[in-house]
Amino acid sequence: MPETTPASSADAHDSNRRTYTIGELARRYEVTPRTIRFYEQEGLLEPERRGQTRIYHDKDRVRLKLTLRGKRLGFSLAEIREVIHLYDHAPDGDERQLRRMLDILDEKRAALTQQLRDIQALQNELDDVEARCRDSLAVLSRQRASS
Amino acid sequence: MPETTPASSADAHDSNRRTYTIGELARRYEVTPRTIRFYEQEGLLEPERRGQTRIYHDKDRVRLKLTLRGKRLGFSLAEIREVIHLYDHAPDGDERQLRRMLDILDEKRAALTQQLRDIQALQNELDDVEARCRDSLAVLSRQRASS
DNA sequence: AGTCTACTTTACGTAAACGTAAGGCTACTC
DNA sequence: GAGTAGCCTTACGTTTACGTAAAGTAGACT
Repeated sequence: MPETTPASSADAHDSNRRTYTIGELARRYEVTPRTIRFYEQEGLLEPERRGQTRIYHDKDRVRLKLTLRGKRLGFSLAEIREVIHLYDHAPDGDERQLRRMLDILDEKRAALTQQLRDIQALQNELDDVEARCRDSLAVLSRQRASS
Repeated sequence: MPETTPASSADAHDSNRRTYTIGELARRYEVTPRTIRFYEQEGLLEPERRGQTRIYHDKDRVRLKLTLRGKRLGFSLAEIREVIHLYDHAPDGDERQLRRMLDILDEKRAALTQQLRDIQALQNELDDVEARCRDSLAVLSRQRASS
């Protein structure tokens, strides 16, 4: 179950050698075309052009997916762009750049680790509320039984 | 290490029966006073008033901590407020309300679960980039050795 | 030829989450 | 008693991430 969208197991199949219109991608990932164009404007996507219309390849689709994932985690588009560019132009040449990138990676990883802790903490609090709810419900049910 | 801030293990000690000024809280959690006042305006905090100045108790501090945690996870202040109010006025009376709250809890939990999946996916991608970086570095180092 | 339908650009509008400046009160402290 | 520090309110400004409307184009159907 790699996907959030209804597309289910289609991912493996239509990877590679397919193209998409903006509308197809929009429906698939439940965003508007406007959003997709905006991401392009922000340097997150670079679709091909056939005349005036945009043609999206799987590379673009994956980028979009990555972008939406980042958004769900509360990253800004600027941060997501940074990661995407990390991913795409891993600098094969310069050693200083490579080491700097490893630093950035560490930083991002730290952020994710913090998020994991945050999620755990919130889950505990939800557990707490739920327990109190169920207690209250149990009390109500007992009251009904003894009436 | 329950805390993000430098306060380290102070939490257990100064819980209960202490009060804070807005500046103290701001420094402690690395936000501005303006932010704290804004959260109050949005119904996330309800500090005591001594004359004109705000007095924060541990209850408020915990709420602030919860709020910032939610923010790090990309929740909106409106969503966070919802959770906080869940936490505070767990409706002890109405059964319908209780069941509705359990539904909301399920929903929030689902969101957190999705976040966990997102984080895993991103971590994998970071691993990927890192591996390629290290490969490149290794190549460079071999080139140097053979020169 | 006309009419959908889906794409395009341009551009102004908007909600959320604060930043920032202006002006004022209160309580030390030199 | 003049300053300085820390709090306050009011209010306008700003950034991010789009929404939404207007007007135009390009292909497919009838």
